[in-house]
Amino acid sequence: MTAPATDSPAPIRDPIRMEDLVALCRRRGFIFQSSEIYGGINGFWDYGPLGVALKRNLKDAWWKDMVLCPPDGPDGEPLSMVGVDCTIIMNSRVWEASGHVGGFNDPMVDCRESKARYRADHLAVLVAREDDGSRRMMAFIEGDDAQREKAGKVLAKYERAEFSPDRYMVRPFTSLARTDLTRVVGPDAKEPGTLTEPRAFSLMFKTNVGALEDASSIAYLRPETAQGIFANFQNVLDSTRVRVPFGIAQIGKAFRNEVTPRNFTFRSREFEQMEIEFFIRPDSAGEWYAFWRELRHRWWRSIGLTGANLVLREHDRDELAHYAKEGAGTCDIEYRFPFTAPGFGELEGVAHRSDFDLRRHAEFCGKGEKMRYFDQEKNERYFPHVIEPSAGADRGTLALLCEAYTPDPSRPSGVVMKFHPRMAPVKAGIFPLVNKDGMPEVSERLHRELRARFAVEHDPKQSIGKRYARMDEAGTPYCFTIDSDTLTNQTVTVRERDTLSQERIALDKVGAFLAEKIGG
RNA sequence: GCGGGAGUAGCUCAGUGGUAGAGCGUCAGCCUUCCAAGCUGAAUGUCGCGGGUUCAAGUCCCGUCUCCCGCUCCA
Repeated sequence: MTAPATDSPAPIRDPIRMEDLVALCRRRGFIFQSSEIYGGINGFWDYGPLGVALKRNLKDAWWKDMVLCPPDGPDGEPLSMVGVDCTIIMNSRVWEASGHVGGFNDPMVDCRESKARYRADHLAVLVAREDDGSRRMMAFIEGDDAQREKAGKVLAKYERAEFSPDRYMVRPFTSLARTDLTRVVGPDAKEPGTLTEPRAFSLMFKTNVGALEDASSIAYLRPETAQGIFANFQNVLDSTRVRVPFGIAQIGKAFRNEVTPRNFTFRSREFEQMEIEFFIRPDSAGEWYAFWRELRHRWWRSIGLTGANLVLREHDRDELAHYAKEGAGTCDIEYRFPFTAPGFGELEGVAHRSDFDLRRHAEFCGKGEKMRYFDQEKNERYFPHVIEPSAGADRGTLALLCEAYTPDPSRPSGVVMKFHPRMAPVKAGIFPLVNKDGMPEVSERLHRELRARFAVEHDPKQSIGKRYARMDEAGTPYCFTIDSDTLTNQTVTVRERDTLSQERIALDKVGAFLAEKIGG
């Protein structure tokens, strides 16, 4: 990480208007709607020339800071990290092992009151035989006799009658009409009408491998990159010299058929993740969880999210995922997006996933206990636990855009994108003050020299003010301008984006100046 | 998924059932010695898409897609 993280809280400014940011992103080529000429497609976005540069800077910084050159771990040793790049389509068994197929392919019913979720085909209701369409119904989980009995008692009490089985009948929940839902009391609820209709939660994109479309050819686009890492755990152990504790990192696309894509790129159906599975001894989960939590929080600050818009939020126990119920904890690193303000939206989750995934794969692939890791030092076998920092590359890019967007009525452009120099898509603009008198020749030469090391743009046309304004909207931190003095004393002016200040530096020191300011 | 709003040039928008418009931006030329200056010119439109009504639809009606806002949802 090049820039030190600061802890000084910045004041919370008024949220920017999202439509203004979206308009700028389109106008300047950061982000376009996918398939726009055909009317678009909901939940898919393309990155334009500036956007791809910004996102690539984010991913490159992550890879460099987490994989190539991470800081020392809590034990004082250099972190052991390696990378992989796995396929998007994997053997379907992977998703059975991970729990993505099965639990979420069947129609599910949610309870608004208790927040519980039930498989619709596992629910039944108790209702009076002489139901006239207005009697209360009690839902219970089929096969759970205790709950069924309790439902009967509650119902009888409600109707101020003695419970007798022949006065009531059991109907499958799935046989109920939509209009009946308002009088159904959920298994864990007190009030009627809190259950939703059965809904299919098949949030994975389905496809077929091979030309034949039959049941055996069904495959899924991965909903997370993590499983590719788990599935290759043994391969990495066997082919490298890493030993616990170590991490495997991956950047790649993932796909979720979101119910409601919203808020620009925030909830896209195709998105890119930057994930680490860090494998540890089970008894060290606490310290590694704390380590990653702090490291990841610090990292986001180091690339420009320095203000009060970035927070670290520990999850409550009841919102934990199925794989993290017991463990050191789960937290989100969240950003106050304009569309979530005053609330926050998730940028990254850091979770203690326990040994859930490795165990499940060991079980499903049939190798079982043989897949346990052998710890030479301790002379014992175990399934390593996992701390997973899982960040959204698109959400991160969006946060950088939101953070950078700074309206400034005093400038010609009206807005300036104040990217951290390391993230800026274009590091410097190179201009001849006027496009004649030997200036363009000098600026072209400088451009040729710098472009080998930095993302720079040469722009000789139109008025100088117009060119500065364009660079403000692109978020370019520096502009170097060749004027008539350059021809006599070999100096150029440096125009600084955020302060609008100008100073003269030697023409042959421009590369060193940039290297010092932005690294590289 | 529900309710509300919007969609006309790259952007912001005007457009009364009767020839498709403006400003800005973009591009070219001239001019211009530091912040979208000026002058001249140019390019850019399936009026979101599909039906319908009409002699005639950007305009009225129906459907649909996309975006925005509020709920709902988010393994």
